[in-house]
Amino acid sequence: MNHRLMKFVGRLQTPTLSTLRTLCSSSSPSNNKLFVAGLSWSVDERSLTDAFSPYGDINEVRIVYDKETGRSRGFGFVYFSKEDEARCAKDAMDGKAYLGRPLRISYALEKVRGAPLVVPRLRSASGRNK
DNA sequence: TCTGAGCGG
Repeated sequence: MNHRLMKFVGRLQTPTLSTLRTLCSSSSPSNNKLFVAGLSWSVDERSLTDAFSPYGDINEVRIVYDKETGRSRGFGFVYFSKEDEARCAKDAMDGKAYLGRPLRISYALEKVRGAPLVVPRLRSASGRNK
């Protein structure tokens, strides 16, 4: 039947499977990697680990710092061992204030080699997006 | 020093 399609697919480069998965998962990539923004500048990995520990097993916590000033950029990443734990932590901590700042938690975008990082827009400027 | 979007070390 569709062996022509399979032949066409076979001609393509196969290492784009992760890219295809990223593209097919339309809005919420639902990984065990959490993107945590809205952090206070005084938050470090230890504080984030202590804040997200009761929601699951954390593999790693990384906070992004500025290369020049060395200050925290106000966002970081939390790696859980299970995506259910990440979902629980996101549902529990998203929107709640931590050290005086409301947290914005989303699922982290997967860094794909050779592909430009496309950031989904959260808020539509003109309100046209529903 | 003050700074507040945002996907990386």
